[in-house]
Amino acid sequence: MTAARKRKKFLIEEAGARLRSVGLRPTRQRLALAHLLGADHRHVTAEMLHEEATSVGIEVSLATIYNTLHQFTDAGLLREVVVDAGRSYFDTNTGAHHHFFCEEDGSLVDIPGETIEVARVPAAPKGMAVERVDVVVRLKRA
Amino acid sequence: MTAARKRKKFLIEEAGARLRSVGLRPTRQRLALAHLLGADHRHVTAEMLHEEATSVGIEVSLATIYNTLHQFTDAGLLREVVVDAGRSYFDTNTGAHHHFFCEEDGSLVDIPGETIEVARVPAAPKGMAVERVDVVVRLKRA
DNA sequence: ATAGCTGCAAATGCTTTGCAAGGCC
DNA sequence: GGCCTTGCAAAGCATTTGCAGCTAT
Repeated sequence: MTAARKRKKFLIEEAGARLRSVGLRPTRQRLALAHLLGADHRHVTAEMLHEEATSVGIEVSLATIYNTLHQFTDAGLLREVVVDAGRSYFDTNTGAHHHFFCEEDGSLVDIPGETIEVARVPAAPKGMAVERVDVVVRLKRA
Repeated sequence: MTAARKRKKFLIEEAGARLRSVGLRPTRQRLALAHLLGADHRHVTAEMLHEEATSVGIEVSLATIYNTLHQFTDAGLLREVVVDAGRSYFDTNTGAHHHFFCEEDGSLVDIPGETIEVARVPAAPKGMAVERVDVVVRLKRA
């Protein structure tokens, strides 16, 4: 086995271990999608990820993409970002941070969590707790 | 004409004038919907408004509700709030303010604009301008 | 009269689901 | 082998659109 193959095998096993650790079987599709989502700071819709997978020669059905995105989200590997009624974006950055969103071209850009300061957030209504605070800075062409 | 009828006529004419001033013909449907949305601080979905109209005996098709909500939004009479992929909420409060949102029951509650302070919002990317900053405080059962 | 509205029904777009076949442990 | 996954196609919502008829001015 060459060094390159060893490295690849290691990566796959590592990814497999991560999936296993969140209770998901490391199937071919999930490994492939996890790999595509590997780079940090990515924002994808199901459709985008499907096209990307297809163009790289990975065969995955759109239904599986949706299932996988939600499983990853439930497992804490992804985070869903709601900026547009009608389309769901998933963010590979699960840490605290916010977003620029441009409605014209549907682009989404991260704003590091420490950058924006949100102060004086009122207490949650009785019986409720704050799950998180999302800030979306909506952009238009200047 | 009784005083009550005079008052009603006045209200309708006033509403009509407001619609005309934003370039919309004061039709029966638009007047009725404008009246239902009259109270400030309301959050409605198309479906909710349709049910409400129907239950009060106003006949309006769902398609017209959608058209009207968007026309009112374009005219600046309403504001669309994106908190849930898949459902659009419209807010009768068009001033600067933010929201509590509870995913479990889909409820939306205003947070006055001055309450929350958002500081250090980064400059918009080149060629873009900030249209507005939305803050959504997501709640879960405590 | 005529430009603009409305309603219906059909179409669209995104997402979810049911179920049989296939893959991981 | 048994149970979890996948894929397909069909179903499900929310929303939009085309078009014929209606209405406000």
